[in-house]
Amino acid sequence: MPVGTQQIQVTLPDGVRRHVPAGCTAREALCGSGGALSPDVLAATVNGVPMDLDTALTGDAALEPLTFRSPEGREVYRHSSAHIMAQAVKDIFPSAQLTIGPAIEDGFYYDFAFERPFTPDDLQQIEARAHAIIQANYPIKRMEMPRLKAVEFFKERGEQYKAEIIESLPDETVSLYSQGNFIDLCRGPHLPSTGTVRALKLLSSAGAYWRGDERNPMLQRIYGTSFPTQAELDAHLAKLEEIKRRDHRKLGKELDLITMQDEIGPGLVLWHPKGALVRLLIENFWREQHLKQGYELVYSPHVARLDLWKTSGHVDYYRENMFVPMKVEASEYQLKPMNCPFHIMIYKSHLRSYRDLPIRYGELGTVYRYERTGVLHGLLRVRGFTQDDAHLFCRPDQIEGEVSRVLDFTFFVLRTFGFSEFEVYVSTMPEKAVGSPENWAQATAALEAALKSRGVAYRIDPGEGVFYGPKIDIKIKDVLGRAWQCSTVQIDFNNPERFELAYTGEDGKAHRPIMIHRALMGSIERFFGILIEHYAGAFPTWLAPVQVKVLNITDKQRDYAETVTAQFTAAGFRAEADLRNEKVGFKIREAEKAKVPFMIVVGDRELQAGTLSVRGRSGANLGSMPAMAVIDLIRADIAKGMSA
RNA sequence: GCUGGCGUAGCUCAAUCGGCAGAGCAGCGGUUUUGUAAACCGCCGGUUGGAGGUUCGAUUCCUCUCGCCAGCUCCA
Repeated sequence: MPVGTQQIQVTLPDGVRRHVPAGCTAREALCGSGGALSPDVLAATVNGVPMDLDTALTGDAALEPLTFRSPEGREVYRHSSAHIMAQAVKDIFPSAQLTIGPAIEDGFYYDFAFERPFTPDDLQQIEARAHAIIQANYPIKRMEMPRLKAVEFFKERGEQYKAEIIESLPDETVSLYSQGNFIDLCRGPHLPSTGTVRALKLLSSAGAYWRGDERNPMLQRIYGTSFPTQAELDAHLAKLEEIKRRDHRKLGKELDLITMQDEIGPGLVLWHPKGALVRLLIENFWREQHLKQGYELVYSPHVARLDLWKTSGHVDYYRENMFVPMKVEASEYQLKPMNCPFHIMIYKSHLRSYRDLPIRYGELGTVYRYERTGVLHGLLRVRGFTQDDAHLFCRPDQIEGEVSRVLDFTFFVLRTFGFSEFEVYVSTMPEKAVGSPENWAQATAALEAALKSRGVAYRIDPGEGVFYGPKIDIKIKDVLGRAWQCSTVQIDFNNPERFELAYTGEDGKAHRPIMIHRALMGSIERFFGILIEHYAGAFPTWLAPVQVKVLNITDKQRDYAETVTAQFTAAGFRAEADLRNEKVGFKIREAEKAKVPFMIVVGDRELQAGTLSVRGRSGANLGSMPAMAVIDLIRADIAKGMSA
């Protein structure tokens, strides 16, 4: 150590403090005096900020190594992977211009300005080239450049987009990263070398607008992913296959639950008997629980005078999502995109006292929204759907209590359907909003207070509230860890104003109630689609359209099979007999494919003994037992499913 | 809405260079009476999404249109 070198102190995550010469790199500081740094370490946070391992430390710092196991480490890994892919693209297609290429959940993408879309063949070639770049193990080096010089630099290289990005940056100095012949503007940090990436695969290509704006030119995006081991990459690809296998559009058709047909129109769902039955079960449960929770259930028409929608503000704020109005006699009528105005009119049909509040109107209300064709997606995004809607009218001091009740109710319902993990967001005041900032702040505070009182962890989504009030959104996580937006609780300052809603207070004067919109499942269609994927079509017994299938082995047990089926039906189960002249293996195959939870095989042995042979879905042979034992077994399974 | 890809029997998919549109499953008829994921034989099944064009001839090439898929944008 040269005499006179200044020493700095680094603190490692385990609390160890180490003195190192100023100017030494994060890598050197991390591995200390002895040996090399573990190859798992991709980068490091310096005082909490992710940095390259080659970053020179200039002062005392808290250091933490970053590996692929941390979100920040994964981001670095995928970000460098994107650069590797970009280098491969530039090698093969020098005229492709670089734009941006971030890490995303589960992978990365890079957008290129290129004269034509990339084909699957291109992707193969690019991937091969990317593998070669990984093999070559180019060191990834950071350098800094004055901003204007960097603009010139990229212009000279024909990278117009990069030049544009740099021009819009606020800093006077920008950082560039290079690997081999490739150089890109980038904030970093990055891996130490291209060989650090072990397993990389390109997945797909698609168009994407420059800066995400549809008025801008279309770029060519390539998606890929990368992992530290081939095994992890394979596991990820297997998960993608699993997602395909569970696709509700495929299962919905295979299980004969729903279809959507050209002749009907895009985004419009036909519920076949089995799908309709599952829906009925969901709706029955919903109604029962709402009545228990003190809701009053209402019905409202599918169309109403356009004037109603003018009063509600939908014509002004929501027109692009509405079907065009239809002319009937002398006035125009509008297919309803929401249920709220109807519930408001029910509220308004009487004078209301403060003693009446809160009033809770619930409706499984079918609404129609005009969605642009490109956004339609199976059951998850449709044009006609049924909201499990409710509107609560309450006094301002009741907001927190009502929201708390709704939260408890929501989690109860979602858990009943097998979801146990949630992401909760509070969306605050957007730029375009009605209501005073004070009202917004107060209502937002009430939402947060309700969440806190329930011990629910949440994140703030700044500026993402609806124009009429702040909201809580709850996303459910399915069995594959995917998050789906379902439940929403929204405060509304706007409609009570617009419709001049009032209640008479203790003081005998008119007061304005607060309105809360809420949906637990969101839309039955979407929720059903999510359920199909969550359960891979194998609904829990309480929701299964057919719960029991009785299979005879030969015609000799035909009567017995019919008696047994009747017995199960009488016990309240959805039971069917398959008496076809087919081998039992074939009948089992069909019942398996239909995901029937319980199969009951009756042959001569059972006929003689007066028992039933029970087979569970997915192959479990549960043995022979008397009918009563089977009934108990299934009842227990139903009870378990509903309390899970 | 935009970019790209794709529409063939109820379903899943073939059809060379523009030359008689085919298979498996399903359905129907028959044989078989069967023990835990597919018995056997036969039959039926098509305006190749729709409209127009090029051509002696179009599933195939071109234009328009409808729909689906991926992504962008938007959202329950």
